[in-house]
Amino acid sequence: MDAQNKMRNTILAAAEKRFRHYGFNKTTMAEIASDCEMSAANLYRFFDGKKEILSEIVQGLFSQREAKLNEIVLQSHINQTEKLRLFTRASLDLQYDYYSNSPRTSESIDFICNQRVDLIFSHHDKKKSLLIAILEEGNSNNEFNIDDIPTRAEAILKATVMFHSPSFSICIPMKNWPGSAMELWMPWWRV
Amino acid sequence: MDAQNKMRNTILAAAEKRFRHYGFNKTTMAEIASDCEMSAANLYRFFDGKKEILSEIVQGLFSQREAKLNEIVLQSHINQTEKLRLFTRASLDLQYDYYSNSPRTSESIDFICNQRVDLIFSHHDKKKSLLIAILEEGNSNNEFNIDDIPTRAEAILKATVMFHSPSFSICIPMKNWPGSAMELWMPWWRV
DNA sequence: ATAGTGAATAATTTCTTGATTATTCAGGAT
DNA sequence: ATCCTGAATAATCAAGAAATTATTCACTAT
Repeated sequence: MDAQNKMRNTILAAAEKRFRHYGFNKTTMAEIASDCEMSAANLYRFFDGKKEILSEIVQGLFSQREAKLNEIVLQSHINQTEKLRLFTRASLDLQYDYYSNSPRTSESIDFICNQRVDLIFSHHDKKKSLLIAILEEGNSNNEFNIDDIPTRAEAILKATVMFHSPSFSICIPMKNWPGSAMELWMPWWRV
Repeated sequence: MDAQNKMRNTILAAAEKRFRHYGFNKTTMAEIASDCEMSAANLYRFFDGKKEILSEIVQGLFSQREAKLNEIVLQSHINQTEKLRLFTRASLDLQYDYYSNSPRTSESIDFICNQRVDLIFSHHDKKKSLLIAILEEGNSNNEFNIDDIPTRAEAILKATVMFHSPSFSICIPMKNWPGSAMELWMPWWRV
């Protein structure tokens, strides 16, 4: 890893610590810089700004989670039904663990939900494609017999999201959903 | 119905119309009063205030919905599986119909979620007890074989809430949930 | 007494302005 | 060149003033 990337990771780690502990708004660029023993201006040589830093932290977090979920999908000694159970359970646990160790994380969530909802959607898409893999494997096993696999995967995601936590990562203002029409959100509506 | 109640209903109808069309915050007591051809001060002879008016509107709405869901539960010519399907579908439809005819209803939702979350919870409880009735009937039929009926009813509610709409009636800030600990929200967590 | 009102008061929201923080940039050190 | 900083500028936040709205109250009419 080159020096540039090493420094980026140092900054991301310092910022994440502060964001989790003191909140996104209460953390200043000067503080992050000081933790890394540099000037605030220098941070801009590595990142476009504070929002960018948070976005990268979240992306890193999401890809970590995706990697762990992917490990479950790759296991070969268990059947798909069990895989589905492990998958949804791990999904909940990962959220729970992070959240319970991050007392002031809700400001960060607000920001992401309002400004970078695309990150949530791509995480969602990634999870959906992992679910599709499980369902397809199950279909080819005759363990499942599912007609429309993508719709089913979507439904599993949505049916479990309320269990992730009452207001966590669900509070995405309507205006930020792609195509705010109900019909887009629920393509099967009124059919 | 006595004159007092008649007037209360007139006021509720006028307020609901404005809340749905212009939003809770943009609606003034003076406007509601003017719609009813009375002074703002006179409204206080019928209601404790603007928040009370909204709360009563919502309570009325919820009990209307509960009555319609109850009708489904009371039907005797269909089996419990079908009843469960009709119940969840009706629950979604009722929400959808109201929401799609109420362009500025989100302020009202905000208020209820933040200040009168108890109304949401009692609606939730009512729906839960209707679901319990279906499940118990199904158990005694041998149509179902469910161990812990209340938990199952709760799970059905939570698993369908995300389908109600992306951010609708889900956005209840964590602090307003009774017992904010995750463990209370998900009693089965980490067991 | 009961139904109602205008005017007074209290609460809330909006607007301004000063202070804080994010971001940019010109320039110094290596 | 590349790395870094202090100082300048821009954006955002916070506190207080002004304006709007909710609520109360003393009073009139019936």
